[in-house]
Amino acid sequence: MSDPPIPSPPASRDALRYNSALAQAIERKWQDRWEREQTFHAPSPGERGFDPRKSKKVILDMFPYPSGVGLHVGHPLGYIATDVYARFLRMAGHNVLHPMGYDAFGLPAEQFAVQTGQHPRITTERNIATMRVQMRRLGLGHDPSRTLATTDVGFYKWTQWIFLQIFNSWYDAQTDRARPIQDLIADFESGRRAPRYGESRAGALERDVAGRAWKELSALEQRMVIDSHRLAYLAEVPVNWCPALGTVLANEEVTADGHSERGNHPVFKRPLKQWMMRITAYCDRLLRDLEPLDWPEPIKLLQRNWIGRSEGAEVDFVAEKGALHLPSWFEARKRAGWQAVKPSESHVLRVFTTRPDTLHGATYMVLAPEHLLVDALVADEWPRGYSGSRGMFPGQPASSSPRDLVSAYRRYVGGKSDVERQVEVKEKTGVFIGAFAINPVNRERIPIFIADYVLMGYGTGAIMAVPAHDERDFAFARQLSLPIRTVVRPMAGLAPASGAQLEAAFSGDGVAVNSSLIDGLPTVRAIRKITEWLEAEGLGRGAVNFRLRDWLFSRQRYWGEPFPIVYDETGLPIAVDESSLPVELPEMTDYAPETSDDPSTPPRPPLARAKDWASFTSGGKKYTRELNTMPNWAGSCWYYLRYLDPQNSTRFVDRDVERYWSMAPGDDPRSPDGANGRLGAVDLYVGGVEHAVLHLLYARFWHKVLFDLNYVSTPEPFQRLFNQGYVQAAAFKDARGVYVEASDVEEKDGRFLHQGKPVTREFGKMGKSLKNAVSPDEICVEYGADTLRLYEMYMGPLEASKPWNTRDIVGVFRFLQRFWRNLVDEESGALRVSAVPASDDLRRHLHRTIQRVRDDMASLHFNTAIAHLIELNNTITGTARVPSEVAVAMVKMLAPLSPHVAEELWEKLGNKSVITYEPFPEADPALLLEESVEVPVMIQKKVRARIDVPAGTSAEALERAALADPSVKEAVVGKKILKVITVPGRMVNIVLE
RNA sequence: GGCCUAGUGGCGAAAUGGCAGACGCGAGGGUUUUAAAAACCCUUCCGGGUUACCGGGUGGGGGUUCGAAUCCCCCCUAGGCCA
Repeated sequence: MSDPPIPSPPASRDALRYNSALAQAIERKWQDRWEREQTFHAPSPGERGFDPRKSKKVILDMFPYPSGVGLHVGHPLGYIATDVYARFLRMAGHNVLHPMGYDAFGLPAEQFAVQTGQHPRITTERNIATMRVQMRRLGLGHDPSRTLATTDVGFYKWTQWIFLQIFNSWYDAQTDRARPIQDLIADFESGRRAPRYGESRAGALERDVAGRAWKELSALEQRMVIDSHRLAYLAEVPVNWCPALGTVLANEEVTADGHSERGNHPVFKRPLKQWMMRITAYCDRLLRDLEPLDWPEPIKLLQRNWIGRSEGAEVDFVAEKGALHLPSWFEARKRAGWQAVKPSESHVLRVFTTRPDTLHGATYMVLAPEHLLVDALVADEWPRGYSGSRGMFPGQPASSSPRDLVSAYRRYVGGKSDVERQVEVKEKTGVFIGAFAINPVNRERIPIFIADYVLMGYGTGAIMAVPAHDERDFAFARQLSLPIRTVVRPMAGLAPASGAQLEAAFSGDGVAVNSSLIDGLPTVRAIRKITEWLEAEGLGRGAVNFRLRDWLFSRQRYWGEPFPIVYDETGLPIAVDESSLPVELPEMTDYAPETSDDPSTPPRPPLARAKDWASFTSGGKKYTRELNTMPNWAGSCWYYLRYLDPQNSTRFVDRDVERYWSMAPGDDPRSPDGANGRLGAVDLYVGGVEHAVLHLLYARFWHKVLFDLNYVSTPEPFQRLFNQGYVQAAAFKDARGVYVEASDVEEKDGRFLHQGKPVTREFGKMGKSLKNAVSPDEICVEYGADTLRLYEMYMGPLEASKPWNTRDIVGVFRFLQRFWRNLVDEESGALRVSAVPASDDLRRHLHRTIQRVRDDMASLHFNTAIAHLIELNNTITGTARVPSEVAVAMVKMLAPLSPHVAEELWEKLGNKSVITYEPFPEADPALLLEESVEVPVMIQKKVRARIDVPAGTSAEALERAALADPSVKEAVVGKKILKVITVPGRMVNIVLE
């Protein structure tokens, strides 16, 4: 590659002026040289150039999805910030890993392929190439040998390999970690562990395995027991099924009114057999390990809320059914004790409650309409003697049997999404199913309802309703005139109102009343006592519930990682042998999933049509492949590990290489005190707050599994997380309320005009939808990449969202011009730097600046670092000759921010090697101390004088000096001084009467 | 409805318990030039005053403190997350 020609000098005296053309020429020159010399390659241990004395830093961005429309100036904000920081750390002597990759599987590429008939791999690769060019143009110092895309076969081979490790693991609650499934099988075989099903099993079984020895189980039963313990498992779960798109959708892809975000098609809740990841096994550890991480507190809070730990109790309610003899049932329970596994009895309803102390106030029960036991419990006819409400919902049939009413209600609810069901509506709906349950604490007979305000996805899908102490239960009870019984009196309150007079539910803590054995106890103690009682009776136990559900891990799409799973004639999953990885996506010409208007159509993923691929024969047996693909979170769960060792064809990452880049020397997270408080491998991870929950939770989960299985050294992936703000921009709407192209809007006398017509202005996130995107390429053409980088860092604090204002860019451009002009003669190109020493004042200013810039860079405060550089640059402006000690330090300080122009000036200063690895300037502490300081003297909150005192003046001396000042004397004359507060070096405050 | 984050000149912002507005944009004035551009210099929170200086001022109200943009409580507004 050859250097681009520098434009021939115009016949003006500004021949070598730092203008757009010169900036671009300089930028091309250095980008080529960095590429040629592999300047940013960070060597791993064992590689040539590896220096064991340097400490490692891993500085990453959340990798982008390579979209077809290219970048706008909002995208690179975080990339520039990590690049500046990485460059600073290199100069500060660290071995810095700073790569970039592409999260390239996903729906947009697939839909584009469906529309154009072009293979998604082609468009994906084209988009990646475009983004690479854009990023190179910004001077981002990524290590090109460490790039990757999740769609690379050499990458997704290892995504599949990790899936197999998860599939071949189970969670051992005793040791609180994942272990190889072989260990569990060995335990079963040796009899150390009695065989039982895990909490998830795919289908209904004829016989339970409880009480039978491992050897007595059929081979099929053994496989099903094992499968039910795996961390990746198949389960029949209610999912968002969109027949028109032919795929299931994640909750966040469904709108509030139950339609698909894409295309606005109806979405139905439907049980389907899907791959699940047992992330819930890690709830406690995901919570605990969050604490020591260096993450923004609001993000930690979001994750905590998402995991949603709550303490309370699980309680079993028994339903009246047929000839069941209740006293014997309670008797049997008391003997047998609590059954940890969900009871298989179809007349036992398990609920979770955070307030077991209110059990005596439970006057009815509510099940989710889709609760599995509803069909078994619903009565054939209305019970005699029941005069209460049968329910209420729009379109309710006038008279019908309980069974008909239940189906009518289910039809009514079926069209609503979860979000809709929980939105506060005035009218609650639900129906009585004609059956009763027994309240275990007082043996009272209470009616069972189904209602849409109870969701299957939370807790057990059934609740005990305590209308006096829960707002939603209260609203429902009022609606249907159900009994309300107060069982908690507010601590400070009067006697509780009786049911009918109660105006609102009281959900706070208080003192138990009307509750026999816990009467008079404050809430916390009441909960403890009733829980002990439940345990003694075998009816309940203290329990922890999490809001987090297991992770739905399959999608009916083409453009994703195929599962390394096949099925034999039993229909049970079998792992593909590791030696047969990768399982490659078959070539197809039609990528669209089969769609339909009928919600009962079974999902048929596109891979089903790749007939030659989907089934095969091996060893005389027929096998079929898993036809679903992984969701696009899969690759992003571990890509940061692949950067460490991207070419490795025998392991997902080499053990020693992983250890070097993950841990500071001396760390050992596996020993209790060896981690130095550090749990995470990546030193800085920068990305948008929109990934605060899902991506970061899923990646933490995978990393912990890999840690448990001893494949990685740290229990957490990301030690420090930083969320950059959004770049906003003005957007304009015309009279119809339609957005118009922001670049075509003119401002005139404070009004905004588009093609002569007035438009209204608003501010929003930059992007295509608001028609306010600005391309980085435009800015590079007009000012150069160094100016763009500087502007983006100068706009404001990195974490803040701030409006883009093209007009302001000229400010930092002028700074670079002045910087250049201070060092280079614009007519001759000769240096204006001389060997003369700097004046004392200038030298002090320089060292003060060095100190501030260093501190600001280390804390990611690039905006103020730039301000300090501008200030210093302004003070040397106009000097005939710049002392070289100042010039050299300034160029080095500029290098992380505007690296091309810094490299060029560095070369002009006579250096042959790049500035990239030059040591960052260090301030001389002796020069940071001022000889004298000006201290304000405040009297009655007003600054009345300023006194000059030597640096380091003591509090006493400062007070004497202040009181001796003429204007202070004048101000205090005739008044009594109550108090004098002195802060040495900062201020004096005199308080008068 | 709950939680989180923010609110400072005409604009982007600085100051995170100690002199409010560093630095940049914009605006006004000047030097230079035949002229323009560019460059350089000065002014620029608001009100009063020629200056010195005086008074007010960080969304609103209250509080803690010798001292609050900064910490606490209530309210308003905007954005985000969850319901």
